[in-house]
Order: sequence, then structure tokens, then C-alpha cells
Amino acid sequence: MLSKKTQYGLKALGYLASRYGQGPVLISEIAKKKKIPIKFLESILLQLKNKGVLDSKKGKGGGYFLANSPKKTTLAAAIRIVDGPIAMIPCVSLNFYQKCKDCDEATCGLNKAMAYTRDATLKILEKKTLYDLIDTEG
Amino acid sequence: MLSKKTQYGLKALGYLASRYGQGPVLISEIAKKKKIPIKFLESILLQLKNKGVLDSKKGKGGGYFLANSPKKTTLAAAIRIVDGPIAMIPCVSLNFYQKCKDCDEATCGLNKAMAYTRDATLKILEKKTLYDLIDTEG
DNA sequence: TAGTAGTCTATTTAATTAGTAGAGTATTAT
DNA sequence: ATAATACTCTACTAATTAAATAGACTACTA
Repeated sequence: MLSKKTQYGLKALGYLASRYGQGPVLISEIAKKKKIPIKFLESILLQLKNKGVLDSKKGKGGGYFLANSPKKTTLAAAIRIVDGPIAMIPCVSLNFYQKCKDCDEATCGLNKAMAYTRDATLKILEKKTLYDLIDTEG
Repeated sequence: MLSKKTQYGLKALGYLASRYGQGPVLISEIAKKKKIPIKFLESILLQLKNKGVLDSKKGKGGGYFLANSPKKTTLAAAIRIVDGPIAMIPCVSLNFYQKCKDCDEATCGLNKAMAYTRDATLKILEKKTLYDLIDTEG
């Protein structure tokens, strides 16, 4: 399961995607619409900004907005920023790889199965983008 | 990511799969071979036994063993027992479903994307079994 | 220059995960 | 029988991560 933090982040990104091209959106507005604790949301958006997914404008009329078109950011990228690894075990993670102490990857059955699962998951998450998070109504 | 507990569980199941049909295996042997804290492993194996995946024999010559042929237990089943949901968000989980408070599933973009991802993951994890966890050597 | 709105640091609380300890119970070989 | 073996069960503790809060600071715009 994705952490609550990541779930909040994806909800927020979906909302910002639906408002793309319409100028900055207040954190407070996102928080209210998506029912996310505002201070918690602040830190999530900041993190996404620091990684280049979001941009913001300070002062009156300020707020957050997507740094790029919704189709430019994949779900895989967003999840990696907020949640970390997408793979189910560290020794098959592409971006957060960690070696197993107790097994040889060349012969490990678990490694093979999980690498296969990772590929199937990534095939989707690398293709789906923030654009796909836009709600079909409301 | 799967919890450490689940990773341990899968390693242990892989080992027991490789020893299927050869009688009970000591917890201590599994712990040693797979470098798992023995007391922690105890509780994992017990949990798997209570769900019918494993069986055990007490006393001298006792130990744990698979309750069924390795191909009978899917990775999805094993993961659900130890880790819980396989889906990335609760509102698309088949076995641990929880309704979103803040969105309508019929129109939610995130819901759609995650349901799609879940299907791809399950397609593999429902097909792969403990048999696939057997190491190709050693 | 006042007010708005994001930025940043630090702290707290809660929950979950990971691991430990030890007494209890069933089984089997002798 | 009984001693040794090996799983069972309950309880506890430590470590880590998630979640949420507080408040001072900075930048921007009207």
C-alpha cells in the first residue's frame, strides 16, 4: 500500500492537473476540496516542488501549479518522490536498489518473481500520467 | 514495499517449497539458512499455519512443512496473509476494501489508474506460486 | 507598506513494525 | 514413564515511520 502521504500527494496532483493553465491554486483550496490536513499537505507540495514537479508563486494571488503539462509527469515519478521505491523488495528496485545479504540474485526465486512483478507495475505507472488522475466530472 | 516480515515469510516459504515432500523442517534451520531472527520467524510461520498454508509437527523430528504442493499456493495468497492488501490504495483493494471518504469512485481518476495497476500486479501474483520461489541452485 | 500566501524548522503524537523473552504444551525415542 | 525436543502462545520492548501541529520567516503584489 502507498502511504497516506503519497495518497494525499496523488489526490492533490490530480486536482492541480484539472486546474492546469488556470494559474496558481491555493493550498487551502486543495486541502479543502480533497480533505487533506493543510499543514501536512504543505510539506508534500513543497517536496514535489523541490523535485520539479510543481512550481509555486508567493504573495497575493499565489499558490501552487504544475511545473509542466499534466502529461509530462508520470505516476511512477510522483510516487517515487513521495513514497520511495515502487518495487516490492529492495533487491529489485531500480531507483532505490539495495543488495540482499542472504541471497544470490542470480539464483534467487523470489528475486525473479518480484522483478517480473515490478516490470508489469512499471509498465503502467511509467505510462500513466497526472493527466489520468483528472476526475471525469466535478 | 513489502514489510520486512513479509519478505521473511516469502523467503521461508521458498525454502520450505524446496524441501517439499522431505518431511518437517526445523524453524532453526530455516532461520539460519535465510538469516531471519528466529523468534520473529516463529510468529510468521504460525500465522501461515493458521491460514492453512503451512502445517507443523511437534516434538522430536518435528518442524514446519507446506500443507499443500508448492504450486497450490499463490504469491498473492501468501502476501495477503502476512502483509495484507496488495492494491496501492484501499478503495481498489479486492480483499481489504475501504471506501474513500472524499471521492466518488465512479469519477475518480486515481481510482481508475490504481485499479488498472492492481489488475496487472494480480495477474502475475495470482499465477506465480511458491514453486516459483525455489532457488535455481543451492 | 500592509496584507496575503508560500517556506522552513522543529516538535509532538500515534501507529506500525521489528525483535525479544520466557513459560507452556505436545510428541517421540528410549 | 520420562527426558529431550520442538512448536505454541502471551506479553513486552525498542525502533522506525507516519501523521499532524505550531510558529516564525520570507517573498510578492496591490
